[in-house]
Formats: sequence, C-alpha cells, structure tokens
Amino acid sequence: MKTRDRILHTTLELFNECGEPNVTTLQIADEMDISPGNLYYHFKNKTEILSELFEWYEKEIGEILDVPETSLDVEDQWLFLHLIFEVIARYRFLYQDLVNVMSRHERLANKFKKIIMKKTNASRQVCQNLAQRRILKASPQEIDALCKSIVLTATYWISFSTVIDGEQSDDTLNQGVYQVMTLVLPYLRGEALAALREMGEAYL
Amino acid sequence: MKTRDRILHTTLELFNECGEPNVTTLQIADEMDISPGNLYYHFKNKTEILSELFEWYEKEIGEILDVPETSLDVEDQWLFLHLIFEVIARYRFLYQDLVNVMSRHERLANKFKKIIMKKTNASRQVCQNLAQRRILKASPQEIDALCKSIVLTATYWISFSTVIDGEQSDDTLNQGVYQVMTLVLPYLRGEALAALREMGEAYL
DNA sequence: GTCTATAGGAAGATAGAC
DNA sequence: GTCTATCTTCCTATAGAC
Repeated sequence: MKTRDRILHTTLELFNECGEPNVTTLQIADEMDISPGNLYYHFKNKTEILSELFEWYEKEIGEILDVPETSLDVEDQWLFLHLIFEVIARYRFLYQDLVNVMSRHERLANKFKKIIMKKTNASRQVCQNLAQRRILKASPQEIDALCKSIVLTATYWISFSTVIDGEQSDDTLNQGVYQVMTLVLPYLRGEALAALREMGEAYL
Repeated sequence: MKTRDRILHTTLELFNECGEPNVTTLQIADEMDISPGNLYYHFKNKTEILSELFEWYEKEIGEILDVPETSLDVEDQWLFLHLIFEVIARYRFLYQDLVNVMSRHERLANKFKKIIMKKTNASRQVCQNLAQRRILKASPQEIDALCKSIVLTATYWISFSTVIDGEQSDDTLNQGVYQVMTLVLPYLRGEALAALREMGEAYL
C-alpha cells in the first residue's frame, strides 16, 4: 500500500478511536512511523485528509442508497438497513462529533445534509411502498414522522450506545437494527407484524 | 452580579453558541472585558468552569425528574416533556459534543450516564402507568424499546435539527415534543389516541 | 519520497504589580 | 479583585538536506 493510502487508513482508524478533534497530524505520523514532513508532502493539511475520508464515506453510503429499494422484499430491507449501519460504524467519527466537525467545514456540512435527506427519502419510499401493499398502515403524516425517527435513530445510535454502554460491543449494530425495527413494528399488520416480531426475537 | 457568576453565564452562552471545544479561556475573558488573569483568579482552569456548569444542569434536570410522574395527568406529562427539552436546550453544548466532552471528562461521563438512566426510568414509569390504566397497549419489551427511543430522541433532537435545518428556530423544541408524541401515538387506544392526535395537530 | 529541524502561532496557565 | 506580562506546551505547517 502506498504511503498516501496508508495515511488515509491510519487517520480513519485514529479518528474513529479518539475523535477527529483530538487527533493531531503528529499523532498520525507517529502511528505510522513516518515523519510529519512526509505526511505534509502527501497532504496539504489535516482538512484535506478529512475531505478525502468524507469522499470515501459519501461513495460507500451512496452505493447503498442508490439501489431502488422499492424492488426489495421486506426481509431485504432489513439487510439494507444493516448495510447502512455498517457504513456509519466505519465512519463513526463523523457522527460522534457531528455538530463540531460540520461547524468547522461548511462544505462537508452541506453534503452531509444532502445525505441525510437522501436517507429520509429512501426510508419514505420503503414505507410508502409497504403502505401501498397494505403491509403497513399509516397516514402520510405518520410516515413522515416515522421516517424522521428512523433516520434520527440510525444517525445517533452508535453515539447513544457509546454513552450508555461505555464501549461498543459486537452487537451494537444489531441492537441498532432492532431499535429501528421497533419503530416500524406498531404500524405493521397481520402476518408482517408476526414475522417482524419473530425476527426481533433473534436480535434480543 | 459577581464576576464569578458572570464568567459562568458568559461561558454557558459561548459554549452553546460555538461548542465547548472551540471556546478558549481568552475568548471568555474578552467577551466579558476582563483579563485572562482575572478569569484564572476565579477558576483554576477551564475544566472547573465546565464542571460547575454541569452541576447547574444536573440540578435543573434533577428537579424535573424527581417529581413523581405517575401522579400526573396525561396532559401534564407533555408539559413534563417540554420542561425536559427546555433544560436540554439551555445546556445544549453538552449534547452537541457529547462523545467529545465526555471522553475528556470521565467524571462527567458517569454522571451523565446516570441522568440518561434516570430519564429512561422516568419514561418507563410513565408508560407503565399508562399501560395499567389501559390508555396504552404495549408489551414490556415494547415499552422498553419505546422508552429507549424517547430518550434517544430527546437527547439528540436539537443536534439533529441543527444538522437538517441549519439553525434552530423558535419551534425546534415544539417539533421535538411532537416527534416524541409520534413515538407514543401508535401504542395509544381509543380516546387517548384521538386526544393526542388533536394535540399533535397544534404542533404541526 | 522521506527525513530533520524549526518557524510561527494559539491556548492554557502563572507571577507579580497595582 | 483585577491587570499586564510572560512562560510553556502543543500543534500546524514549511524549508532544505538526503
């Protein structure tokens, strides 16, 4: 792996572990056993590293969100949710210092906002589709509020469980998926409700 | 007002506006037109100011949470929720850089965790009470998950709306209360459901 | 591409006069 | 109680040799 790429990977790891504001360029260089001068040969400054990591994130999340969800089975939609959670976990440094990072980088803030919108729209499509197929019963306002709750939960789940559990464990993500399930559950009817309840058991 | 108190008030304002990590002791002193030396006469360091502000927060939130909620009418419980949101808004700097601030202050992290637990217990009591009175219909697991969602939403609502709306407006808090309402709504039955729906209209 | 050395600056905190 | 001056430390970023 080229030095430039190693810098990006090391930085991502340190950001996730210590929080972006707490990581210095010297620390990154130290961790890799290169000199700070070398780091600055590859990147103009810390912001440039951050921007490139954000592009990685944008690409990965985009690839998932761009799949037309309406074509999916109900079960597949939980897989879809799982994939979203996994990307968020991989770039959790963005979420754990969200307001802070975004307040210092206006360009990223706008892009991030768009991604949140995209997520909200994706979950709205899923819900409306389920409503049409009579699997889910909810008014348009209820669907709007539900989707907001889904995105809010997905956005902050990892931070929240870090606060209450101290550290993340292996099934932090599973619990997040389960938590989103419980948001949708009361709106489901008949056999879909039973099926989801059963799936939920597996997560407990 | 004594200088010591002025420092605390000014700091709270700056923390909420700029984020705790972005506020320096010099900035606080400048804002008040005193010297940094004077500030350090009243407080040993920045952490000591933060700790005292946290004690304010702890006291204010404690006073609300210590009211026995089970004695309240359903309508009063929304007022209760509103009061919680107001305190969170007054100390929003804690919430906007939650992971960051807590990772640098272990003592505060433990206390904050306890407050989250207290909030979860309070909302569980409310829900169980409503369930006993047959106003709410949900299994114990459902109540657990619901309460987690309520606390998660209350915790991150202000941050979330900052991200999606850019700035906070006057009814950010109202929208937060509404959002929590929509979490509870699908579990309500009969006239309580209708009453809450009606209340919800007022918030839209 | 990589290193060493260092400039330049910001932030936390202290000393000592008034 | 308050000020000015200053120390120290840490971090970003650059210069110049190899």
